Amino acid sequence: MTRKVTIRDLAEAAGVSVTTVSQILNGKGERFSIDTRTRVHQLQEEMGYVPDFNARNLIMRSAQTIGVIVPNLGNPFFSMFIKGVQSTSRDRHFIPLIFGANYDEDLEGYYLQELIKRAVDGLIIASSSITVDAIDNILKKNGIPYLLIDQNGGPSLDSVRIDDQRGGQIAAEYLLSLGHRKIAVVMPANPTDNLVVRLEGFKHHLAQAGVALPDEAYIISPMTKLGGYQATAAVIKQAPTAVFAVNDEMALGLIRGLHEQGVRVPEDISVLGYDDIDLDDYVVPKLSTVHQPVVTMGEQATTLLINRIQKRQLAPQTVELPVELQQRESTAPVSK
Amino acid sequence: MTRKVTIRDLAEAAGVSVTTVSQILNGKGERFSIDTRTRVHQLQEEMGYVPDFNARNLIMRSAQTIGVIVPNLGNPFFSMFIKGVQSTSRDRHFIPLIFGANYDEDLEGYYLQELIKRAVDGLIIASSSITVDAIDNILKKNGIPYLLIDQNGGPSLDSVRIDDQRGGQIAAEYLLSLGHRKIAVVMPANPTDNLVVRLEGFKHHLAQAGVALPDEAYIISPMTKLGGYQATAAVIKQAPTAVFAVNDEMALGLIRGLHEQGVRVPEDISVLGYDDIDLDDYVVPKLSTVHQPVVTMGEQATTLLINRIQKRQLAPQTVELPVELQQRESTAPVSK
DNA sequence: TTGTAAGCGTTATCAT
DNA sequence: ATGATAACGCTTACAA
Repeated sequence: MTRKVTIRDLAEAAGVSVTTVSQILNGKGERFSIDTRTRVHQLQEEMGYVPDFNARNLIMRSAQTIGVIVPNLGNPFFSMFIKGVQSTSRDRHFIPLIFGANYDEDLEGYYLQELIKRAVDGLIIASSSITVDAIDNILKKNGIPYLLIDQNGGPSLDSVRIDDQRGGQIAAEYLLSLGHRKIAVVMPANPTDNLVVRLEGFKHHLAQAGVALPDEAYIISPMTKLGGYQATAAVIKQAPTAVFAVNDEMALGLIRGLHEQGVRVPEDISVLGYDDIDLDDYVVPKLSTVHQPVVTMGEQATTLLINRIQKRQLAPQTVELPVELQQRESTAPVSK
Repeated sequence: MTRKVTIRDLAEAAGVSVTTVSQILNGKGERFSIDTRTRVHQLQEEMGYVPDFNARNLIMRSAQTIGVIVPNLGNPFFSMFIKGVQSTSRDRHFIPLIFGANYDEDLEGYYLQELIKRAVDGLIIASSSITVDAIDNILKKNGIPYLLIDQNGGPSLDSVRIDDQRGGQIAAEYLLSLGHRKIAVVMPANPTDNLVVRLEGFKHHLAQAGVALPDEAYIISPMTKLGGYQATAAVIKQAPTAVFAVNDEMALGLIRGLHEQGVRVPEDISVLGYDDIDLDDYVVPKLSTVHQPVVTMGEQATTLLINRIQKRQLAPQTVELPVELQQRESTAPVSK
């Protein structure tokens, strides 16, 4: 491997100054003769010149990079989110640095620090446990634009808003319409803001129909397949005719658990999820759920963030995204 | 947001030179008085000084960064792989830049270029379609260390080796032991190297037992859940008593397809997967499969790569990782 | 139409 | 025990 070719080498070879090369290669070369322009471009190809990233960033004070922290890359919900982030980043010539924090607060802190050290231009944080403190201290202090997902109440300037209230309502009305009146909820111990409003919406619309949701109806378990599975016994103990799991992963785990206990879904118990991950169509029974447009969420989040990076003065931006019922096989009318 | 504090500000505040500060902060400050040392450290805290990443990299010619390209972040197999990569990267104080290329050759090329532009110190490529050409041209030319996954035959110096031959053998012997003699295989159109040896192993051990695998027994479909699902009709047409899917995702899709057609798994047809993703335990029936230690693969790949980055002269390194049968519910003795 | 030179923030060499 | 000073490779006023 030979030494890397620098802009100076290229300039020398072309018999011009580095300024000339720099300008031309950065699309600001109208003022140079067409002759030198082509010569420079040709030599670039031949010599395989690539601008040194660090040198360039040093002077431009930007690496065209955003940081993304999600709780769990293994959850298809987040891998779809990432998909949206990656495609928009590509369009905007940014690169996302992606980290899965495994629902671990220390890990989140570590990655947050690391991303800031690396001078990312902005951040998307879809992570439960990053404290508003950390955000205020670290991000605001550094003046780094950021955007919070799953934290509607958060303090970030811009936001992509999912109407979780409405999502809860949809879930409630659907279950109600099937005749369910004894309903359980499966949720995590420390729900993020979006979850609490989702659940509020759910509870509220149930109440309107005269259906109560007592404390025992809330079953606490981690938001993973395993968490859902582990909630099985508690669910059975409640003997509901339907259960609303706050995300699909839990719903899937629960369905498996129910199956093992000989409880039929949906004949004995209906199970309704939330998110609409790709898996829903492949399990038996297919999972009914509330659809979130997660790829779009990733795209919009990225768009908003990059807009802000490029124009700090922009008025706060918000985009609202709809949720909708996705009816499949895990829910059915209550049997008398 | 105030201007970023530089090493010069810190030096000034401490009443010393930048050299002093730099040395002390980089752990090379034994020669300075304990007094100045503590003063510098204290001021760093107070002023919140963080070295500028780009400036530092410019002179050190390394960003402590590796690039990782996988075909599909949505496949839990790869998200587990990433998990391994991230944890080892963390231990070694590297940051992985992760991209999912959606099985798209153009995308892979784009990301490869981008990663090289960004001067990553090394690359892990777990991607099917990156041509050996591209690798030779781009990576070798730039002298960037890299490591190929799923391409055992590839030209990379170091490698983490999974004994796919043995994996195929395990699958064959297991199916044979259950009495199966009419067997189909579900595989993609352009199998990576590891897949072809896996399949060779499978075929070979079947043949040893006198069981043939004619051309029609190979059913071609994309390596996704949908791909497996779409293979359903072709599988049924073959009327095998068992099918071996080259990865779990396909197996899952196929099981769903079979279910819809009223074919019972495993009673009518046994389905054996490959990979052992977390989902296997949650579907009905639980998926029998050949386990790959994928988190370890990610960890080892990262270890080898970083070793090489730090010591270019190292002798070629190889680590061998075992596969083993993971028997669950989707396979059963052939029924007469 | 082109070039000179300053400067980005850091580390490293070599004096003192 | 400490500091000048020269890089690193690039962009960009400002001159010519």
